[in-house]
Amino acid sequence: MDPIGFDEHDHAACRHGNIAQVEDRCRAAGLQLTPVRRRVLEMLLEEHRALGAYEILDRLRAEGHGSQPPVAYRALDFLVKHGFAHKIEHLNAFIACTHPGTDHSAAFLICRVCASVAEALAEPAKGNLGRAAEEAGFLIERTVTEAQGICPNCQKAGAE
Amino acid sequence: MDPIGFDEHDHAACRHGNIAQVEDRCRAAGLQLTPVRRRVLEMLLEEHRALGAYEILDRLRAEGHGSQPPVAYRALDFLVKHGFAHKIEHLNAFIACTHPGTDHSAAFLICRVCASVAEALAEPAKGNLGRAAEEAGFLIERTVTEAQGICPNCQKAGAE
DNA sequence: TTTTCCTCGTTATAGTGTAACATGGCGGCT
DNA sequence: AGCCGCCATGTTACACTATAACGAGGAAAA
Repeated sequence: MDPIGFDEHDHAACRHGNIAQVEDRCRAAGLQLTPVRRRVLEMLLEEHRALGAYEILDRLRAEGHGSQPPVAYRALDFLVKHGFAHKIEHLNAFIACTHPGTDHSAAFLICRVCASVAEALAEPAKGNLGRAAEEAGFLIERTVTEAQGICPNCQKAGAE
Repeated sequence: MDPIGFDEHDHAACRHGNIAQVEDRCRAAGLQLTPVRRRVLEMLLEEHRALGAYEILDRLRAEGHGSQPPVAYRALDFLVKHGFAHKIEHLNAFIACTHPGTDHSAAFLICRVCASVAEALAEPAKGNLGRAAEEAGFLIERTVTEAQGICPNCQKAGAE
């Protein structure tokens, strides 16, 4: 619905707006957006691309934070758990949520050439899947959709 | 649409039918369903549950096949590449396709308690996601949907 | 027969993720 | 003030997942 990520846009505003929204949500929910967590979120927001946990970790280390995997994973877990970031399972990588204010099921468009990722709002459990789940008596709690393909920029860039 | 996996059913027939379909497809396409590949497919068919590559590997080893990871991964790659199996990204595990005869986009219902998995046919790229992709100029090649929740059996078994 | 392609097997290593334990800050309680 | 419980950070060590690179053998094409 609003696939940011393949278009030029005011990225500084995009980042700051996102951080502000997350701050609000944290205040409202009594969550601590600590320095490490905040930095990780900022890193994710710096590019509309999924970052691996160890890529995050390298940057944390360079900034004088902890240098061991759990440091990165814990911050990422926090962000994912509260809906401020998403894990792209297909890439084993993480990306900032583009609408952290809302409760939503996520769907992603993943470019297999440049690895950029766009998030679209998806209605959860509609269509065949929802019907199949209902028939089977399966209780859906969370749905993730990942579409792989080629983004407009890479289509222009090269054939194939 | 046809969520096998949570119901009792004639599992022996289910397996043999599947194997037969895969054999046909291989013959038609000039693919080699070698002993290793065939055994791996059979292992996946033995349970309606996703198996990890190393779980597969252990069984191959026990049967006298190669005991190193590439042996399992290559067989799994073959099966996935030709649509005879799917990878469940959320579990880093693999499952036999329940309708190997057809070209399809897959959607899965994954029980977070017992890890059983049911496959449903999903219309690819419909709804919001397809619209978002079209608007953005993104070319979708493959879509995977993974829904997590609780299967009917585990709902009955325990509350929570 | 020789070449080519594919499959299987190996060794070694890279990449991803967690368990378990110690420290230190901060708020509430006595 | 001093104690306590909670939570976040940090550590070491390890488990799990996946791939690169090389070699042997077999079957089909040249």
